[in-house]
Amino acid sequence: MSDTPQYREVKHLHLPEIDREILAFWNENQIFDKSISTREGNPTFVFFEGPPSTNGLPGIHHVMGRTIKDLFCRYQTLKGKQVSRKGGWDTHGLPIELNVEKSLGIRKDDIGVKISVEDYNKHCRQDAMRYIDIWNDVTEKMGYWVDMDNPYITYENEYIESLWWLLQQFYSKGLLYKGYSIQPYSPAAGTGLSSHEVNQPGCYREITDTTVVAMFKVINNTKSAFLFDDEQEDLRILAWTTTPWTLPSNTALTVGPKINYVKIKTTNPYTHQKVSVVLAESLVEKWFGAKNQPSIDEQSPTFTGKQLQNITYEQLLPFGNDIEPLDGATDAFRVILGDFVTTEDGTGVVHTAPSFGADDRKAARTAGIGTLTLVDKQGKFIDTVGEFSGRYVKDYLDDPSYVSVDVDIAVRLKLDNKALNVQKYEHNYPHCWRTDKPILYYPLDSWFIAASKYRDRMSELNQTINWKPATTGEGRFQNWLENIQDWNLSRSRYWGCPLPIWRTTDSSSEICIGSLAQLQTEIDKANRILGLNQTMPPDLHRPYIDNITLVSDEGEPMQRELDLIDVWFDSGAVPYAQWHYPFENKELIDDKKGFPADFIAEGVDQTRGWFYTLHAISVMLFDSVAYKNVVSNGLLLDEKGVKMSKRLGNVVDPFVAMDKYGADTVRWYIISNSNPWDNLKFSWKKEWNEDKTEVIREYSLGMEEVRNKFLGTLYNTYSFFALYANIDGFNYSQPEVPLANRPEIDRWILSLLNSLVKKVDAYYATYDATPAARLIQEFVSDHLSNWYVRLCRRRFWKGDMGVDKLSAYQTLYRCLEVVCQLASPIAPFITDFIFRNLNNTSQLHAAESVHLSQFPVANDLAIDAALEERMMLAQTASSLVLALRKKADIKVRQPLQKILVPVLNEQQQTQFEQIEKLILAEVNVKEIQFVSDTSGIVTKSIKPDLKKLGKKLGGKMKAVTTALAAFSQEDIKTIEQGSYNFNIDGETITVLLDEVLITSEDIKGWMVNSDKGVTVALDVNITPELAQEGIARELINRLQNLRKTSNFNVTDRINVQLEQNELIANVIENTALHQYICSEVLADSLTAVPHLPQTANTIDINEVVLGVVVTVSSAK
RNA sequence: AGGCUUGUAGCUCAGCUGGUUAGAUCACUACACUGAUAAUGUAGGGGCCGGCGGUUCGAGUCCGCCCAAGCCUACCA
Repeated sequence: MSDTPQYREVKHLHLPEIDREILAFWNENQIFDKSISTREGNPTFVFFEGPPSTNGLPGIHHVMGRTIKDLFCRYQTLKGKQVSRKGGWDTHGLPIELNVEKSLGIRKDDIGVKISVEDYNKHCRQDAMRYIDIWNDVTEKMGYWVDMDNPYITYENEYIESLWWLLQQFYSKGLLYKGYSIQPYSPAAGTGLSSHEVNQPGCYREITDTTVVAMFKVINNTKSAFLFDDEQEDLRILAWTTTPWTLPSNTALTVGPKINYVKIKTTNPYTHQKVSVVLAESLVEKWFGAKNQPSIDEQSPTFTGKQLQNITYEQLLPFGNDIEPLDGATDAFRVILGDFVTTEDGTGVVHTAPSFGADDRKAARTAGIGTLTLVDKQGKFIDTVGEFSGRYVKDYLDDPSYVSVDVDIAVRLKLDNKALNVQKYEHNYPHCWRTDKPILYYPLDSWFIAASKYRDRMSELNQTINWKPATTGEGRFQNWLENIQDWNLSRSRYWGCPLPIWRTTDSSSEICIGSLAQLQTEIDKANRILGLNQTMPPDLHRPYIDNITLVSDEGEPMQRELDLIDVWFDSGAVPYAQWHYPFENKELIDDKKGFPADFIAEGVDQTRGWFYTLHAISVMLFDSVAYKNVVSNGLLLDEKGVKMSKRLGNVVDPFVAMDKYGADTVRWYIISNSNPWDNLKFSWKKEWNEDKTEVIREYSLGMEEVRNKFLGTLYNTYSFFALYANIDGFNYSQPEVPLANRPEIDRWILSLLNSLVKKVDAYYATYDATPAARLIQEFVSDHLSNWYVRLCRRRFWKGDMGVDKLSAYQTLYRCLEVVCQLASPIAPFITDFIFRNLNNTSQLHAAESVHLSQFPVANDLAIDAALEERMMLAQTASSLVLALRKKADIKVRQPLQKILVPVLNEQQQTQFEQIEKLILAEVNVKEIQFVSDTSGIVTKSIKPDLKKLGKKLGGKMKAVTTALAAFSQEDIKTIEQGSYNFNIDGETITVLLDEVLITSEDIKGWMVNSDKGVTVALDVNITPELAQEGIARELINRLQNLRKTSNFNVTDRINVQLEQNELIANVIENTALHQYICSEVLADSLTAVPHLPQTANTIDINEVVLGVVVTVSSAK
């Protein structure tokens, strides 16, 4: 034993324990802080944390998202970048409000009645941070490095102040305006609903409505003349609706410009009057000609929707109301065009009521059509709708005597010869989740950001963003941008960022506040002019902010617009508000030091959420992208591919998973299993007790595989190294053995290692972590552990520290060290554990943690493709021989004399000769013999090289392939001269040697096996000498096992006494074998004795049982 | 309804610009190997590569249509 520090050895690997130890080390030594401070002055890598909401518990999917964020930040740190990561919490939003309402047992309309806004918001503020401790805990345990000590919190005044500043920017650019939009509205509750609320489970329900095909009478003028056969013709356009109550408010009919329409002459089934009607050609059959349907008396040639444009018609249900202007337009009762029109159902003509449909309103706007809003906010007709005045359009009051207004309108239309068809229709319709009543779509005033004005610029800048996967950016996000609508910011709620706009009651004056200082000035001004005594509210939320009255230039009081803003604005403003920009940290944004982000990551469901709001704000206000690279990850599903939900009990608790397998295992499993953007079926089984009330066991086969195959193997490789390096006192203080002086196998694994560094670096750099993880895993498990270490074992424990042994240590050391660096972004714990154990002894790195080291640089000179190919050959050949041994039922421990390898040329032979020793050692054979075809015992086979021949021959391929398959050995000899002429259908085709593939398949009279172009034959004769040697090796194996089970030290020398037996007598009396055995098992003596005590161990060699006593030798 | 993604062995995934008999892991069975191993080797079973059509000498791969699952968006009248 030497005096050098020892590599640490841990008997049984327990990953969660390593986690704890490394976490403690990180904390004590502030490794995270150092990973930033040691990069001071280097180029920065900017990362934004998408804030999670802490009012729910963290799930395993959060671990996934954060692993992705963490690993690329760690990688960039290794590459020398300075990566600061500010944490943050999302604290506003509907889920928090709903949670509070649920726990208090109240409803929205109770706010301000049963509970004050003040108290309500207090509850929200608490709820927002409800699980903050658990979140901090999961963040630490999973090894996610993000600054949790100074997070941004969206409810703080400073954050809100930044939001106000941004809003003021929009306002002063004329991009923030108040306007109407059609929104889901609940007349029963008297409130608008967010799409979130409408999409709650159970809101869409099957209901039966009265539908009407209404007939709109066409006015005969120059536009429409082509439709009329004569002046008297009664010509009508058909339009279908499921909401007849919107018919009095009709102001237009929308047709598809490319849809074909026809005119049908028929008879109205209700009035029996002759009438001509216009509808889409493909929908004629739906309404006409069949039994119980109106007849088709005559059908016109088709005309397109475009031709119908601007034809005017008589108002269907005129009650003398003035057309309300829409963007100033008051035109009405005209056919307009709309791309949204389909021929799926209805008549291919959409009855358009711009006040009650978003599409309607959009189409009407572009066509310059006005609107009619004949229903009020209580859901009843206003007083000027004739017989329908004052009637509720749906039963909003639970009135037992309620009569459907839809039915009455249908009846009226039938009587007036204005309906062609009236029937019941079942369809899905959204309902208010609070009142269970059908919602209606209604124009409500809201504050908007004019995002549509920046549609082109947003698309343009999006093309400079690197999306992972690319299709999300090019497809989903790009499409979204191209159809972007103005952003509705208004929310009529209580807990959120208040809109900083004050208005006079007549809306003649307004002010948008952009800072606390400005608010203070305005408060002072109002106090002075209005004689008030207001002070700055300590909290910018409602209700305090609502109580502030400001004053207009004209001296009129102004009140705040009561709206809150969309929480998505909170998160879209992260780049600026997290730094309290522009009130602090101005240079971060203005000098582009902390903006835009180099990298962000979030779930793909955020495409229209965070990804969009970040983009929109930065493009509109800063004419910049907000992020240069973005990874959008898919969902985590349970084992069966079902979305995880608490209700189904199929959620995986991240704490349980990490406690059981360690954070590295969870992280590695998630990254290596599938690309982040593909949905991941999370391997996790739960076994329940009989009553199904308690989980008795939960486990993950997938994670066990990761642990056993990768992390465990990596650790074992290290532990193998440590065992012998400690014995030999290897501490890397000796000079580096030059590459040229290292044996073939060392140069091989180093070649692979350097190739690996290059590939992994490239994958990380392009945000492709999954292939990087798979390559690292393959290297460790298949190449390093299973081939390099297995073949080199002896080099570590045999002999003195010569060049060969030193080379082995240095090579394995480097492999372990570099692998740890490469894998550390994904598996930060075990890699730091191993790296530090290595480095503590060798002191090769100044860095005290793998995470503070520099990413390894590949040495191109060490990469040798020919060598890598040769080693593949050795592995293949060894496999083939092992398979042959198995077939002949000869154990590997039994030495055999020789293998035969047919070679086609000298080059191939040279290649084999370089790896000869490795193969022989691996398969326990004494010699290798090469046979060339001149010996006449090698059988060859021939195949076409399809890539080359396919292009040349085309249709003649099949014939040539068949001919080649029938080739004799003689034919192959012929083509080996250079070429061969085929006669196919009387045509001569010349195939060159270059265009076929020749392999040696068989050797006459031998057991042969071949694969991947390699063929080997095995001599299976066991001579008495070989048999004896076989027994010697069996004996060695048993003695080694005894050493192990007796817990001897690896270096202990022993004395061996064997029970006398014929089987072994010859072996131990053979001087060479005797010495061989002793040197292998470190025996000072090996003797056969007639009798052994009862307590002796027994061993079994070739079914012979004999006693053995092994004792530690006192002679040292 | 539209956009996007996915569909290969019982499971989880590879399969590069079309090329010969479609691979790996896990799980199962048997036998080996082990002086690091929760490792590994050999052998075995297991596949209408979601379906149909097309292009081609040749399709898991390219094209079209369809089916299924998922996500996002949508008042489809």
